[in-house]
Amino acid sequence: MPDVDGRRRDLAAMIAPLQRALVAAEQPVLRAHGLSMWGYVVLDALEGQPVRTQAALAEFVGADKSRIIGVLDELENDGLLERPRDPADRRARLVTITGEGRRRHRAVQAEVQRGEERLLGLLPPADREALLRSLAVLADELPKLD
Amino acid sequence: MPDVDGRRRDLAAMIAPLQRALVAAEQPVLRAHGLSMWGYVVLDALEGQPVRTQAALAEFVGADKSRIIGVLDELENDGLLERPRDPADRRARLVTITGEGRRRHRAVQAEVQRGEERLLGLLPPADREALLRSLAVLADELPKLD
DNA sequence: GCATATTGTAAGCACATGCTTATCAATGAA
DNA sequence: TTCATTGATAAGCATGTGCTTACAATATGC
Repeated sequence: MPDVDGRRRDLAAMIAPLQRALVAAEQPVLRAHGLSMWGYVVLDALEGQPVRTQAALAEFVGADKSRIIGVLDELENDGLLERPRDPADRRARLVTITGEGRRRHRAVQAEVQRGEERLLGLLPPADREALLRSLAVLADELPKLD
Repeated sequence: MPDVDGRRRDLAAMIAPLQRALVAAEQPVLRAHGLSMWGYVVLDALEGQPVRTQAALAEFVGADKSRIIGVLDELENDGLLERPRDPADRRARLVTITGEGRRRHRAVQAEVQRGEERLLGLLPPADREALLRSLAVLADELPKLD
């Protein structure tokens, strides 16, 4: 139901502090596993859809294509991904997560989500599931707007 | 329910793009009303709790106390808030929103929320309410953790 | 009265970000 | 072949942010 006076808080006003807290909680986990925030985001994207061109990958994770290169360099250096030339179009590089990358990503994700449970545990189970479901819908539908 | 394979996406991974989209959508509205993002956040905070010291206000909105001063200067210049000295402790300033500030804030908020409806409209009503309720709970409980 | 702490303010540093431009190799169309 | 386009990369610039230091005015404890 809407608030009694018909007004509610902005979505952004509620999401912003939540986002800050989640990022702050992730930081030590990432550091412990030797990953940067962007590195983790990239691995996360690569586990989903298969391969992509680097520009598309950058746009997908919401980063600038000129700034994602350093991230890929590091991940490649650590053996977490490979990016051979695409034989079909040798300008492009086929960014692929490695087995080690997948392992690292899952380890971090498991630990991150264990942390998030502290928050989600505050909600009644039905609301918790509705929240996760709704966020997934919104995140998926966003690109289709405009 | 959790995903079929027992894993789900990170909260942060779903929230981040949502946050980006919301901020992008707010930008033109704020510009049209002559408010900066931080200015709007400050007015939003002042409409809730009554008065506060500037440092507490800064922490509350998640900004640095040394960086919020310019924001307050601008808002005061535009007549949206006042900050007289606290007679009880003349070091502190009692930051107070003015009537004009309240009007401006509500006008912007109404327009922002009308924009957010485009997103919320994608959800079934029950999920929509559960989402808003859950976010409000999480945002409120955050400070109490740790 | 004096030393210490606190509030608001200013200034600076290191760093991340968004955006732009330039370069090079490879592609594809005229 | 020639030319415009595309993908990856590097470099630069303006801006925003977190954090630190410094300082003046005021409060407070001894």
